Amino acid sequence: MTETSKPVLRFAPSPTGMLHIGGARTALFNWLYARHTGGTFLLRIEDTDRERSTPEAVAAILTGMRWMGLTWDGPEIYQAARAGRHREVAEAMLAAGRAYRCYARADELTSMREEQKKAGKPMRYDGRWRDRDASEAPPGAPFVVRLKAEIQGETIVHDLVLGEVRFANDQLDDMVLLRSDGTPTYMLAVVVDDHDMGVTHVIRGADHLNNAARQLQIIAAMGWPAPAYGHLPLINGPDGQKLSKRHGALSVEAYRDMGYLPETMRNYLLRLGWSHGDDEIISTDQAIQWFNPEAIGKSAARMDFKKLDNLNGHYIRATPDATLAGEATSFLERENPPRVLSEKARARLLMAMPSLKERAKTLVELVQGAEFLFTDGVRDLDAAAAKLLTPEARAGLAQTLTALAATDWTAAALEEAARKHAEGSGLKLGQVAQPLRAALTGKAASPPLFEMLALLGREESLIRLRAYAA
RNA sequence: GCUCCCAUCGUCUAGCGGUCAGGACGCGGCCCUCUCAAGGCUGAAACACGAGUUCGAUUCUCGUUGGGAGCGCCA
Repeated sequence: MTETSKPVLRFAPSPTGMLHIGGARTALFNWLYARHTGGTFLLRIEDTDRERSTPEAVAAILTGMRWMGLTWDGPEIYQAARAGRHREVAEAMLAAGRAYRCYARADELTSMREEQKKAGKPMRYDGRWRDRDASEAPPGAPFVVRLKAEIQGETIVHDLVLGEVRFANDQLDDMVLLRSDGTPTYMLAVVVDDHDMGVTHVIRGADHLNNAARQLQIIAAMGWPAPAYGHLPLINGPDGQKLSKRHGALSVEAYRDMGYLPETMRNYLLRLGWSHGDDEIISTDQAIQWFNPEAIGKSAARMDFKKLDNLNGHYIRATPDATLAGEATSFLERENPPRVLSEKARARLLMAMPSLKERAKTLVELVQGAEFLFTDGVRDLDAAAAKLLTPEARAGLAQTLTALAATDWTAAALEEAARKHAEGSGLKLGQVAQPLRAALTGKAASPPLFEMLALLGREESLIRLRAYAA
């Protein structure tokens, strides 16, 4: 395989908002395909809509891509900067008779569509300027340039995921290529840019399937080679409805802030619509090795947060302690206001990490579960802990304390002492341990008690325990 | 309205004419256990419907129903 015959993929978001979850999946699939084949993955910012495109959105998309670990090759390409080239192509089509000037006013077309709708007819441009001579045009009137599309026959999209999709050409109208202000439309711009960038495979959302046929017409008019298309089924919200703001968690940033790991997102999004037998846990390396567009499913999938949580729990457990501690601290520092851990707190966090990470499904939970390690002193009790520390329990706690105070402050020695004490008092270990846990952590659930006592140290532990012993 | 796409447990999916329809999440039970987890075992849970084709349809064809997308001088 020569360098030039390798696939060229691209992700082409329009910068009108955050990188959302659907876009992230599209980007992921393109990226995987490029990495799988040793091809190129390009990023093109489709900012031809000057009204709605913002630099903030561009920045958000780049940040999101980087967080997801989806690295693109070469500098990102800004579509608006290529308007001159787009116009050039439109002019060439005009000259070749594959496009024509349309002088219909916007309001004229709006009422045309209204009438078509009322009459139950398909809403399409009726070609009113298609065959008129330029001399009929009102002098100096604004015009758009439209494609003189093929009317007979059909346009076939050979789709990597959907198979052969046929569109009768008489169902497609003459789309606008150049607006009356001379700027290119999306339809023209994509085709020209994909061609100029050497894009060989266009993998995008299924909402573009209809556009594929129209773009193929432009490509045919220019006599260019067509890229292969692959249209990904859309992602729906948990209720099966279209994913919208109502469901929250639209942007990848939102997922980051909810404490999900990038590797979780890659695995989850990949499995949403793609499969490799019964495999569920798929590392990014494996994904690159296995990815094939033929295995992409055809039907829309729903977001399932329970499964996301479960996967995230897996990746949290699989992350090395030091790395995870680093993630957790920077997560805290991203909070508003930022929380910065003391040296001591960091050391405790790292030491407790093996126990902590087994209990957390998200970074949020991880940090919450580690709360009692971050600061010194007597704990405030949450509801469940308060319920545990009844007057009887507090009295028992005082007795346990005396038993513990005499031992070495190691997890093993503490546990042995506690067991002995429980046995001597005719209690189960749990009855002794729960009040201890409540006083030590302020919660009814925590990592293993004796480990935590040892980790906190004799002095700090006794301060916390004595506060609730009666 | 017109064009196009889709349809297996609640959810994500495996299946590519003959399977006890498999796995995962979630849910129930049991085990382990100082709590919560993690882990192990285990249970309930699906081929939307109707016609064909075929010796035989979850699988192929058509239709119905139900979802979804598109029909802009937005992308």
